[in-house]
Amino acid sequence: MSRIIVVAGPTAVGKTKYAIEIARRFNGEIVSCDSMQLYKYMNIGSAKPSLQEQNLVKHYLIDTIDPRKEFSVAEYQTLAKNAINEILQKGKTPIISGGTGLYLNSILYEMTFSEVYKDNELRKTLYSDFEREGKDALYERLKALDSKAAERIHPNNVIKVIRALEAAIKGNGIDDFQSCQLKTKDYEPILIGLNRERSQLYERINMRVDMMVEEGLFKEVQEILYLGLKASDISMKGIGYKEVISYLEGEITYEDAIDLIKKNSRHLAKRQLTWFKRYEDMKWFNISEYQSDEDAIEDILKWIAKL
RNA sequence: GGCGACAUAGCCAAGUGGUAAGGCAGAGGUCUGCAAAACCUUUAUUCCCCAGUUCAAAUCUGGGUGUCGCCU
Repeated sequence: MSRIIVVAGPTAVGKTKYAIEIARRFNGEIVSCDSMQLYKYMNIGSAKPSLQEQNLVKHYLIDTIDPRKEFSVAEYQTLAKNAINEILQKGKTPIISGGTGLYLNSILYEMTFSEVYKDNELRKTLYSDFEREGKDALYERLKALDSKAAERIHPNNVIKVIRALEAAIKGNGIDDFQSCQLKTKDYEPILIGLNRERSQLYERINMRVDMMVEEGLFKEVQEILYLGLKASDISMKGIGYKEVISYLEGEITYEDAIDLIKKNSRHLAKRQLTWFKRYEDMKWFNISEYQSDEDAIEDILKWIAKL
């Protein structure tokens, strides 16, 4: 089986730097596992690796998708597996780096996405049904069509109820949760989790947001809007983008926008940690326990080399 | 110095005699085609302090302390 190395962790923990060092040491190339860095033009707000960093090691799945287009996990899965195979064929080690848990699952687990593609028309209809009849009526419909899915989905989670209904109406429903826990046999993953003391992580997040603003985040968003993107586009729901848009539309003040970006980033970090904590095989490194990044990296490299 | 208002969780607060709403922050969690999304759970044995009235006080009374506003 082919060995791949996964570097996961919350936003702003320092994944980029660590992944690059690991790649350099183990003759690797990096496959990004990040739902925002995939998009072109969204550079500052998604905290993409700089061009210098990208020159150190080849990166895949960064600047790959036009943000005006819709995207989904299923597509990510295909792209990521192709990238991994390409790297393996070169005789190099794929390093998966990122913080999007669901995307990572699509690589690590046997996630066979249901045959039912998204159907925007149907979704629109279901959504207007929801607005007219309320969420309970929608949920009752799901119970009737796919009781198993209904058991797993909270009635308030309208987006998921709609997706499950869509899959039930057009096909056999969404796949069972079980297959989500079946590890893939395609690769032999080494899972590395990066973390820091919570307060330190939050400080880093706050500082990074200030830095993004200094680097021109607001200008970047403005320019992306000139490309024809709208607040409703998926890519514009990224943290750092949606808040600036609501500032530009006069809904919140400049200061509030910045504070909101920080807050939403902290929430994201927490959700990411919750997700990654589920990986039993993940080896966690608390960077706060080391004197410096260099010390932590050295320790991680040693740990990998011993395997 | 005088007059007035206010004091409830880390923050914003509702509650004017019947046993402490809600929101934010924080913490924990869920996850199969929007995932940086969407959703769920959780947080005051006590209301600035002391005394009093009452079966019963965050709520009424008196005193103290603090904050803010106005006046001199």
